[in-house]
Amino acid sequence: MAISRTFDQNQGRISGVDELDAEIIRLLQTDARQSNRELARALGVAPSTCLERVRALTRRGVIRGYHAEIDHAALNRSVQAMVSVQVRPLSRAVIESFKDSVSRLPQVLSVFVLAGGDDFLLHVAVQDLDHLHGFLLDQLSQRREIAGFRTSVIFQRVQNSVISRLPDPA
Amino acid sequence: MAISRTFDQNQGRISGVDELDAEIIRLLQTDARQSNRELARALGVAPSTCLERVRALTRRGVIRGYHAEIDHAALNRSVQAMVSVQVRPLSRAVIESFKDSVSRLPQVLSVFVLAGGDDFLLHVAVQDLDHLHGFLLDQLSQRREIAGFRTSVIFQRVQNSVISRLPDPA
DNA sequence: ACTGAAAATCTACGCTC
DNA sequence: GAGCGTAGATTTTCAGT
Repeated sequence: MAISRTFDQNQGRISGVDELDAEIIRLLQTDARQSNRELARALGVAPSTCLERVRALTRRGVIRGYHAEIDHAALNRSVQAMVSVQVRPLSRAVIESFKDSVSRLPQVLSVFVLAGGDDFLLHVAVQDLDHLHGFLLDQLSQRREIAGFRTSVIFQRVQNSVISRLPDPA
Repeated sequence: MAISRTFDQNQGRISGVDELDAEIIRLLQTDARQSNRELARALGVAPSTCLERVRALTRRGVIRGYHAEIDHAALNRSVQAMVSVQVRPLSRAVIESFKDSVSRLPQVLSVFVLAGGDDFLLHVAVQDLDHLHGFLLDQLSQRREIAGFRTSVIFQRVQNSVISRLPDPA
């Protein structure tokens, strides 16, 4: 079905996401907890139609989940930072093991594996500057595989809460 | 009410988030679309209790929203990169205007305002490497206020989907 | 993709502790 | 004030078309 959808039903789009799907995706990124009924009304279709669309999107892996966004201060995380890290030797084994172990640290929100000058970028969120310092000293400085790291405190973040579909590369 | 909660009812926590709240937060980060009934059952409380807790958390701003997580490939965004940017002069006016205008670009997922060597970090997601190149040339290179930028392609990202509460700084 | 009806859920309110 | 149970309103879900 996902294959046959590629050509029909899709206002000229190559991927299996038509305009109705795109609108569902947009609305659920904005508010994942609105009822299927509200969703259907906003789209101008019957609730059963909407439900089936959402289920199909989930089945196809387009919708990967629904997550509550929580105020960081309430989680005792008022200070955020980006830490760029170089590791040595730059082998698959070292990269995998470093990635796995730092991604399990509670202070770490995200680990990015990068191409270029730095090998990793860690997005961390901690209680305060003291704990940031402590994290760097206790969790990073001691690792033998780290050749160097550089920390930038984050003053502010602007996030695009709704990610739109970009035009096809063609 | 939020103030009186500070001392009673909070197993020694300073913030107004007790253990039940913390568990609600954890469960809603994992799956924001589960029914209030499921939530209540997982917590071992009545649905009406659970509903009131969730509403209170929302009212207090602890829960900021609910968002669907969408597969980037389905949005035509197979290539991600981090772009660190320096701007000059480093004035409030330049920072604010740069931040506002780049955060509106559809390719930009997040803008971080940083302390330290770099002034901004842009998290971008585009169709392919050609479009990344195009974005850099068309949207960044032309800006007068940019003193320099450096791009790192993201090979991989590991994200902590549930952010836990850290111990109080005290 | 819609309609309709049964099952499940939501949620306001009065109650107890 | 926090949590609970109930009941009426709403929503979900799935035939059948």
